[in-house]
Amino acid sequence: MQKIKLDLRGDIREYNIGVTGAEVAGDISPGLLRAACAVRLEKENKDLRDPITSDGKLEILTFDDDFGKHAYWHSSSHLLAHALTRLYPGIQLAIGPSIDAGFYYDVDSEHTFTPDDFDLIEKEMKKIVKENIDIERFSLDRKQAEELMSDQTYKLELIRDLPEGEKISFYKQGDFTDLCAGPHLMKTGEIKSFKLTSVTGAYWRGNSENKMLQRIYGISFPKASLLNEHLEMIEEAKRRDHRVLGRELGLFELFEEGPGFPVFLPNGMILRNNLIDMWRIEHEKAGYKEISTPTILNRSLWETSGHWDHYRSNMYTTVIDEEDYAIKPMNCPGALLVYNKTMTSYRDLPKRICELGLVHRHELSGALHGLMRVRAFTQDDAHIFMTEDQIEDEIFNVIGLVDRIYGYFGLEYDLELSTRPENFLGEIEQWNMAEAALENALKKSGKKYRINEGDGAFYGPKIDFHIRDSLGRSWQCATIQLDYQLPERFETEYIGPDGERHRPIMIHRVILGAIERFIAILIEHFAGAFPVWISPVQAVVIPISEKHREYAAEVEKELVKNGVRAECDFRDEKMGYKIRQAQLQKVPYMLIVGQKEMEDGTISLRSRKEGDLGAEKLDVFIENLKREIKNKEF
RNA sequence: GCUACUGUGGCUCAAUGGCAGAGCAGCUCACUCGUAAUGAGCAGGUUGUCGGUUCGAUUCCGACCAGUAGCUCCA
Repeated sequence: MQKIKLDLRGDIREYNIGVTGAEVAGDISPGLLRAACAVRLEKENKDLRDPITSDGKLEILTFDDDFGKHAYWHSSSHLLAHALTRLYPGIQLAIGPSIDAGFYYDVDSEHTFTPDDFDLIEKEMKKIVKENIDIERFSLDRKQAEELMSDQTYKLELIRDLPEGEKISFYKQGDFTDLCAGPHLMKTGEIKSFKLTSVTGAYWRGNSENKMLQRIYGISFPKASLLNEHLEMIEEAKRRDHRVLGRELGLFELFEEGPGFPVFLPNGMILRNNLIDMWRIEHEKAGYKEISTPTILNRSLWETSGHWDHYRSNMYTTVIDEEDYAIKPMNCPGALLVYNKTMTSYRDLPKRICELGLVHRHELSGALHGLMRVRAFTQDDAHIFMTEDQIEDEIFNVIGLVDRIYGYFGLEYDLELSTRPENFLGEIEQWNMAEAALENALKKSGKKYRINEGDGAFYGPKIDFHIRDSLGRSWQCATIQLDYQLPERFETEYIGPDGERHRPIMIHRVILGAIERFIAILIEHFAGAFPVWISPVQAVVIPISEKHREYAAEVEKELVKNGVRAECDFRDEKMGYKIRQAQLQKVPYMLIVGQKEMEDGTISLRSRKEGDLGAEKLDVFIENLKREIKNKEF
């Protein structure tokens, strides 16, 4: 028998050729076998049942590994399907993969599933776990496969799409068999802790022309504590829902009268304006000139830009004096009009034009979501016109600006570079040059980044920033897109050192993305407890009784004089009540004033974070607060 | 837009084919208070809209509107 040598975390062991990952794991320890989800041989992920035929480094993957999780959740989805076939005979199974967090199974059934069914299904799943059935793999040729799946119409369709002549793999656990490429765990008993989370509609093969199936989602973990942690995280996310906090804190409102058109309330405006003030200062420092272009522009402009042909279904249009007009869904055409109005010398480049542009887009009604997905929003847009050899520096500068602005909120982010797609426009050399410039800028920034091959826009490559919030969720906000097409369409030019006309390159970029969405992210990131510099109310003065009203008013006046957004709570309520109200409103500082404070000229300071901080001189507090605001501490 | 679900005072929720109820918030009065809810009282609703069934509909049915989850979309 031929032998192979496997490196197991430095421990070199010899096995017969064709040994499986499961056998190796079992050889190391029964515990490891139970925890094993998959294996990785020299960076290649494998099922535990795959024969290993060459020497190399072998990792036994558990739930802690992403690929291990994938196998774990994949088996969980089979567990769900197994239970469903037991409970609902005749159910048609479509697909059941693992996803980023958990798994789902798409089914077609006469029974309409609701969360009320979950109990019953989970009970059946638990039974199957308890039975601890072996999960076995086998392969069939196409004809046998079709026979086996003859009563499963979706599976038959999948089988027919598989390449001719290839062996088709199946996984079987007891009385349940599913067409599946794997990988899977070895026994149903390894799925320790699970929960079905939701049921929704989903199109067969993700195509809206096809039948809508029912998708049942679930999540599973090898430990009950991990499941609880996960469920708690979901609960925390619910508590931070910006739609709820937005109303409670008086930030914004959505009315039935304007679905997707948010209304900003006074507190929301304070937040928004502070954000914008910061944005303006940063942009001025970074050499941008601000403009404002109209919301409504005529059809011919949108024909020139290409939006009339390519973006029409998302645009609101109107007729003025019998001429077609469109409400802008993007700001670039306006910026191009401004650029083209004057003759530009190469000495004037790069030209950085920024605009807080209110755009309208007709998003599908089902896609609307609080401030995250709206039909009217303000982009913190900018367009930079430059020569090819300025690309790298300009991109580098934008990355720096994003880094600086996100830093004010303690937001971490991931970078992605998206390169030439298949349906690209323009010259390949141009693309290669541009991609190299973007990548150089990224390298120069010293930030880590990921490359998304072929994910760029047809008009140019781009860099996306994905914010990670305090709950570890990811949001795409800033994006930098290179564009060779619009300058072409608008015949944009500058005069070069040679006295000839040349075409500049343009970049579109946003940093916050949409102000509305960014505010939603901030609300959830901070759970409504904003950094002091953007808090709608920065300090509330709480007199203990009526006798201290006058002093409280003096304190408030002093705060306001120093530029602090302060209020007095004069209501005839107990101090505890007022403190509670201020805490719920997430006011950063509460200044409690009573007899003692009045006599000493102090305030009793309470922070929303740390609670009672004791007495402090008013001027000391004001100086500290001013510093905190100025430094944008959080 | 599609599928499923939901729609009762400002908010959270209860009830019912037969006079729609509570807590919080609001308003009024009393209390003048030391670090997360003082007490009492008052007011607030054509039960999302329109139509149908019925002696009677907020409840049952239909359409529409809006929302929720997901799908799709996001050059």
